[in-house]
Amino acid sequence: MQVMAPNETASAPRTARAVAREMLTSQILETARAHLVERGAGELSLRAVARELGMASSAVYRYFPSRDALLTALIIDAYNALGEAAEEADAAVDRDDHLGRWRAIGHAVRNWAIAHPHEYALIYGTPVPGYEAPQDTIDPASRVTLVLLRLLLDMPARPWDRPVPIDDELAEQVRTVRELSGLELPDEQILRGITAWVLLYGLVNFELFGSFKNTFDDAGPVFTHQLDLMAVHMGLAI
Amino acid sequence: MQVMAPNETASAPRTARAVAREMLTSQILETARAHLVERGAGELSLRAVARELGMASSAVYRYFPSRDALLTALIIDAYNALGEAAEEADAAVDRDDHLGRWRAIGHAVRNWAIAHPHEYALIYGTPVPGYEAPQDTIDPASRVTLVLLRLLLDMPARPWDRPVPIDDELAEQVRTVRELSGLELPDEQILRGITAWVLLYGLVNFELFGSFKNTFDDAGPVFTHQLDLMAVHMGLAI
DNA sequence: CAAAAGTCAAGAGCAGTGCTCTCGTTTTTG
DNA sequence: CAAAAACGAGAGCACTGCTCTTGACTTTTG
Repeated sequence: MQVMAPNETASAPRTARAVAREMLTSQILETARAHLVERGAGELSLRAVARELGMASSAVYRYFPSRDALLTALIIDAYNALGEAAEEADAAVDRDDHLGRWRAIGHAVRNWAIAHPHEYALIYGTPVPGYEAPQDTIDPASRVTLVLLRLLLDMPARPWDRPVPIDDELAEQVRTVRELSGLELPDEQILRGITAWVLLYGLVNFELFGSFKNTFDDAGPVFTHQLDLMAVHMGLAI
Repeated sequence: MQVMAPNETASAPRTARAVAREMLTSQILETARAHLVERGAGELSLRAVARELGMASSAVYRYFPSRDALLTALIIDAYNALGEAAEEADAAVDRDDHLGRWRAIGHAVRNWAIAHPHEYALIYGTPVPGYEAPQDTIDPASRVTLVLLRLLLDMPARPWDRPVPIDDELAEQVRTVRELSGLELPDEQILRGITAWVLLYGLVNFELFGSFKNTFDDAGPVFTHQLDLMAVHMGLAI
């Protein structure tokens, strides 16, 4: 896929075999992604991928130890693609236009999900049967969340008219969020940001997984409206 | 399961074979549900169910034409069970205690989902591969939604301080919701109810599907808090 | 530079899946 | 009571993930 400069680093031997391995690995990943895109995660078959590449199914196991390993690679890619979409949408708007940034991020997430439904389902749908998310996935998974938290940090903090009490255990968990993100945000703002975050994915889930059928078949208008309701909820002026 | 009075209706012949058929059908369903509960929808195997019942796998096809048909039956059951849980929780609270009703419904949905994660995933997670929800599922699917809409109807309508505009297409869709439910609710209230509805399931999804990992591992406190935020959002006093 | 070590693709095979078809048997119906 | 319908079982097809062995190739080492 990408051209490698010769002798870039001494640490990479770059033997003929290593080059071939890297190439085949990405070819397998590419083919698997294509299958995922058109048929979904449940239908992704190692044998079918191998068949399309003209190799024996057993050979694929030299590159990915199991079907789950292949899925994990695709999951990481999906998180990164979605995260990148959100980051780019945010970056394209004036830093001070907080409402515009929130709308841009929200629509970027929705549009990406609509364009890549199976990949979205892979990361935000039902977890695959005995699959346990490995550590490699948590960093890419938090990219979108971080975009939202940074937006929250840029927003002016508001005194909320009807304060909802925060008990000790919740305060402790919110503190964890603050520390993990490294952003100094008041509890109330984090919790209202979580409302917006959860609602955003809730809307996309409902639209993609069919809960809006027969009522909001085109979920665009209600999505836009709910995004604005959340903007108010977070203290932004419409 | 239920005892049938003799000669209850003339329309049901009640031949020995019909009785046996009904019994085996519910036995298959019961066994399938047990498998679903402990292993999840993706692992549900017709052959395994047949094996446990001591019958040939091909015989099961006399009762359910396909694996999807079996799943559909389980889906309907799940919708009804969740709907019933929500209805009972709502009914147990004073009609005028709107905040209490909302909290009760929310926690009922969450508790049911936690107690039946695989069944919840079956109805609110990624749809199974080429599965198209048949008409039979839409009625049971709307039970929880109806509980919420009825609560909304009992709540006093509020003038919202920061009105968010509603465009024509959205107004049209909201009108559809009003007509389908038969409840005379103002647009603003329906739309804020939808926020609460979507957030409720968004929270449960995040908790069950792993998005709260490493931050809100016990999602109870944040769930309760978000429920109250939504109560304020809908115009209820905390 | 040749031998040892490591790597790889392929094939066969295992245990499992959904589903179809046929073949006797049993039950219901006309 | 005979024809028709319903039924259970078994074999079989095409598919799955995955393992193990075999033989060929490449890289490293002595």
